[in-house]
Amino acid sequence: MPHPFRLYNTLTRQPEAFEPIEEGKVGLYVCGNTVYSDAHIGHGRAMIVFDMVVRHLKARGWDVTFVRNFTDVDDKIIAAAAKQDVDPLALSAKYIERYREDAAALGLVEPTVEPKVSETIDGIIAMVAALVERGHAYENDGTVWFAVDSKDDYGKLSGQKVSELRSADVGSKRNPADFALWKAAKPGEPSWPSPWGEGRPGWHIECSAMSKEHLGNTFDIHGGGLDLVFPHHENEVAQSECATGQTPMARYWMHNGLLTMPSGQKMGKSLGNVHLIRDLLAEYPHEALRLYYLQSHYRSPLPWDPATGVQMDEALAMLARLYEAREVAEEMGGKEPAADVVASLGDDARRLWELGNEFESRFLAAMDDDFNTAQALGLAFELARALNRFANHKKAKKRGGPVVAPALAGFKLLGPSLGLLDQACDDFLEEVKVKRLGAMGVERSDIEALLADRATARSTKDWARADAIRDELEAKSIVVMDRTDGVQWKIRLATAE
RNA sequence: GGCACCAUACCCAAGUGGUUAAGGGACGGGUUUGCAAAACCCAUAUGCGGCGGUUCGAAUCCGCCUGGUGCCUCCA
Repeated sequence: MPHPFRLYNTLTRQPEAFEPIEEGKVGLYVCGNTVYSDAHIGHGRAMIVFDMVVRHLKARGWDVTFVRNFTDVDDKIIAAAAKQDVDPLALSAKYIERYREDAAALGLVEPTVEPKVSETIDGIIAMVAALVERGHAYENDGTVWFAVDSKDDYGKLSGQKVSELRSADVGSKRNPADFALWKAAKPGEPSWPSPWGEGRPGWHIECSAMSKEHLGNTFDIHGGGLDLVFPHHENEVAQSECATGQTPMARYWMHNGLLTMPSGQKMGKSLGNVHLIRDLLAEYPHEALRLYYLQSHYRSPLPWDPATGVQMDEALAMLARLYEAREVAEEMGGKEPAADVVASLGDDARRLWELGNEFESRFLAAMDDDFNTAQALGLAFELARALNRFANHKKAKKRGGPVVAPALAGFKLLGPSLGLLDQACDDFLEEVKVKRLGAMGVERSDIEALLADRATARSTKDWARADAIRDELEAKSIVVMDRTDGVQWKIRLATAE
């Protein structure tokens, strides 16, 4: 039996207990990208947030049908293609490919289906025809408009009133708030034959058609960015409910918060402050970006300062802390019964044992309560601290294994639900070195040569020379750690003031 | 003008009616170390933008105010 969970529903503006339409199943539709350029960190948040949702629900035993679409026919694609003098569908195909590369690099779970507008034209035409037939839409010169006045509760998702909307030109529309379901073809644009002549879908209709095709007239959860609530999702609701005659289109609406820029800046290519996912992942492990997103609640605004890069360094340091704590625990041995070890190793052992045993229920409770990843991660750090504290005991390494077993089991939950701690510590640390050194333009062989010199100096207790070399490494942002089990080094990370 | 949302320590950030307000980072002190680093310990918000109100009790509910954000021409 799947475990129950709560989620905030944009439709009702409050948290609710999830009630599936079909027992044990979750149908989830998430608005994917309009593919005319590479995905940036803003898109990344939505990608990671819904990846986390899907992961966690699966981990909790739900049978999830996850639909994430590609909008590959759209005004902006056409405009970008015209500018580059390429075919619009070829352009979108290229960026679908690149989106998939980014998704894989981010470690996203694969959607159950990834429909495209260009492959859903029949469904779209059928839906538009149904809307015309039912009197919710009208045609004018080959363009079909949705009549917002035809739906009494138009605006119920976003709380907008048609009469209060600030609207531009009316054009051939009856009401300024009416929106295009089908657009008459212009020369050079991709188009398909329809009952209203050659044309292409409007912006919102594709999601209505694709969600209906893959999830049915009414489905469980619809997700997307907060900026899509109006008009995109509002219009989807209107189209779907009017076309099928069934209400609601989706029972729960989940919206992720947006990245916020410092002092009212907007992120934009023209401003030169767009961070592409692929550029970031060249310099940082993907889990660092994931941790950065998940350390705050998915609905909260999340600050991003493109100038500093501090947020990624901080996230990376946090991630390393978790990996290293887990590594410490994994290296502990011993085969005594846990109770005996706990009894003989004192309060820190007892505290860790208790925290470890409580962890699963507390972690899952946080996740089940509207996906509170911030709280869940806080628990993981609390566990890491208790673990490190226990590890300070002389006998912990030889005998501590049984005591840390529950904590290790706890860390294992971060993979299935959050997509974190999903690799071996050594692999992770190696990835950090490769990516950070590359980003800083530091040659690894230089570091290794300096480390070798320093080892020689230390072996003869030439401390002055050893410290001089360490200063030299420090200047390259390399931190040296002399440990009992050998010398290690790592990259100095930036920290917030 | 309309709709929606946000404001918790030096920074980031959980907590939405009831024990000492999670967690991460910075700063300071300590244990440890050849010295460091890492790790750990201690200290750090009688306080949750401001003012009222409801309540035995509020960061948490209500009202007003201040400041900020998103959307209302297609942006996750």
